[in-house]
Amino acid sequence: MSENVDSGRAPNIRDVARLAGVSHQTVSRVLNNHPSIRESTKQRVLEVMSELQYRPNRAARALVTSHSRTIGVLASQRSHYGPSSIIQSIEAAAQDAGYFVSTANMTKTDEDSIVTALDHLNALAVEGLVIIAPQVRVLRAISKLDLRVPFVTISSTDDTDEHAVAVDQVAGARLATRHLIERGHRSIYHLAGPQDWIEAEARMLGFLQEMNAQDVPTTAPILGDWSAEFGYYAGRELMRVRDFTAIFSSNDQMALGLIHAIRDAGQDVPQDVSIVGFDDIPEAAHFWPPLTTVRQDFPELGRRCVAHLLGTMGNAPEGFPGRIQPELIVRASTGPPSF
Amino acid sequence: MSENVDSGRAPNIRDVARLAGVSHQTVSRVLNNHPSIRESTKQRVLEVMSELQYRPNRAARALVTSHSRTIGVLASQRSHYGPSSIIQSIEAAAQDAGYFVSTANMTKTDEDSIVTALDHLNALAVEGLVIIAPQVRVLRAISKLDLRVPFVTISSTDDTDEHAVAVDQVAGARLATRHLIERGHRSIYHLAGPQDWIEAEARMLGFLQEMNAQDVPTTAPILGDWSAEFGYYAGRELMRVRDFTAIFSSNDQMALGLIHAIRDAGQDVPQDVSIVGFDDIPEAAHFWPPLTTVRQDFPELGRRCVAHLLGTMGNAPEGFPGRIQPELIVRASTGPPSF
DNA sequence: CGCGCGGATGTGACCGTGCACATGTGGGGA
DNA sequence: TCCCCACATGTGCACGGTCACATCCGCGCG
Repeated sequence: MSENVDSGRAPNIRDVARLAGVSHQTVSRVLNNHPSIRESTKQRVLEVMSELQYRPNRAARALVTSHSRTIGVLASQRSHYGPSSIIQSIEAAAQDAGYFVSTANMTKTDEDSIVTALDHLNALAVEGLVIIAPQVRVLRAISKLDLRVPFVTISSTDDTDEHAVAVDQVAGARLATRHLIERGHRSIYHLAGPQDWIEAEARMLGFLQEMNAQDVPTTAPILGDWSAEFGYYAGRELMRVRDFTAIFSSNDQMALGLIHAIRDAGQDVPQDVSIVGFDDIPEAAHFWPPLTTVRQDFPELGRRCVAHLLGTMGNAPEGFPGRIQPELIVRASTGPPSF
Repeated sequence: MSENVDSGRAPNIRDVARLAGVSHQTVSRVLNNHPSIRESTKQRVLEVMSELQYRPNRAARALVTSHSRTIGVLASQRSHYGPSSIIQSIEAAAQDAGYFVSTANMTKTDEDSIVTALDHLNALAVEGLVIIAPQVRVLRAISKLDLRVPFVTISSTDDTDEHAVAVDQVAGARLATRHLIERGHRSIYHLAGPQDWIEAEARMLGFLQEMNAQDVPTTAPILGDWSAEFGYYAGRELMRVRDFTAIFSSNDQMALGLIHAIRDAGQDVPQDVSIVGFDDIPEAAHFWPPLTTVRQDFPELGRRCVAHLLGTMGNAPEGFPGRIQPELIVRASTGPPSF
């Protein structure tokens, strides 16, 4: 109806070939800049192409080659700061390498959603896959489905996983916890993320490891949902008991909620309670007080991820990708040493 | 090399047909659930399909039908709260309607990046396009390129734009400004977003309109970059002069930076300065003090957007999509009326 | 009993591109 | 002069679906 296509349908290589007086294969060679094409022929073909506003049909190309120069990203919760930052850096890195990126979001984390999302990417004939799967069960479901393409996961439960590119969450959590212990705190709570999130589990593990290593009695972690809202309500409950001097929150948003609750209870940070977060979201430096937190280098993560994936794809195995070390950013939400 | 495909290649409809003892066309009919297929035949075919783990090849399908059941989203700055929320709700709405979503991100906003991103989507044979183009120049570049597919833009400079689905930014800014004026403020600054962002411009316009309407002398808006960091530095400068009692910030992040700077200067919110933000990010309720701000209904925006687009695509024009009215959320960062 | 009709299924062409192979052409060495 | 080879280009088919059309079969009706 409302199609304003000139000749009823988009031009194809044969149309170009006809007008340029060559065969369709020659046009194809120009497209894939094959070496043995005479310069004059190439120019003529290119001219006709731009004249017709020719655009190669990628469906056809993908059909015949099973190649698409596309990397798929399987993500969930892409509106969170972490995932979206990673996706952004993956896109940048992939673009530099001449690849397209298509993302598929999982609204839920059941196997059906995973399969649907993978189908979506599969249908695009992606050549490689980056799986940003913060939930344990997603990772497990994926390892069951045997993927036909090389893939890389971000974050893993398993240290020996050759597919994993990750930030060392355990080390980050230990940094945060040690910082609190060094400042003299002995009653420290941990506000963790949802139980089935890999990051949440790793941070919890790091917390417990460090507490044990330093012989500080541990408390049971509180399981949250990453939201500031949850941090606030958890903080309200905690302030009723008031048997702690510091809290290590598994992300910055929940830390914000905690601070809110502490102030609502008439106390202050860091005078009465010290708080450490995780992620170093851009806002963390401007919380009141500015938040001590653990920074993850997301851009680096994205870059390594794409590099590792392309390595795997290009039959040039990069070996073990290693882990990125996070960094403790000390700000005012943890006071000066109290001893 | 490392392909662990069972039989060398993925099964196709002919493989399914052979095993089910029918023709490939019958398989195709089952796929598209054509009415005149005997139930027993259908079941047999479906069984073989799941046995072979058959998945239709979308490239092939797109090639022959020129249909892809895919909606493209052209976005920039997708890591920002607004765009990412919108994308998420678009995905949900599209999925409900049986459509896939592919997003293309523009790292820069020059015409080249736009064309590259559009090519990407075009190559996927998208049937419709949602353009989340917060910058004026992007919108302008796009209106020059004549797209071959129906499209919808989010936010526009032009009230009569039939392609636009948008939140009424001007009305939102007026709400915020009026709120400050009603509380007795007469010296109000506006910390705006970057000049070429449509939202920034609209909010600035709303601010100026309301100030004029209420006969309050206006000050020149300060042009920011949306970041908390900028808000902080702008706040530091402003606190040197200290000739105001309220600031309307064009987003919540900059508002956070402002609050930080005000406290650094030894003053407080809302006692000395009232602050209003824009967006109502999930954290805004837990800022200290909780932030008065303007809420945009992103989920609704995404839904309407998809509905309007599908309407356009399905030859069932929906008429003028209208604007979504934002809502003022009053919290503690603006004190009680001072008169 | 023959005819027509509609449901169920099969046959072959086609979408736009890339690949394997064939063909043509010109130049250099024996 | 002839042959061989490298370069430049052309020919036909394959990819995996869908579409238009053909075919087959059983049933109801005149």
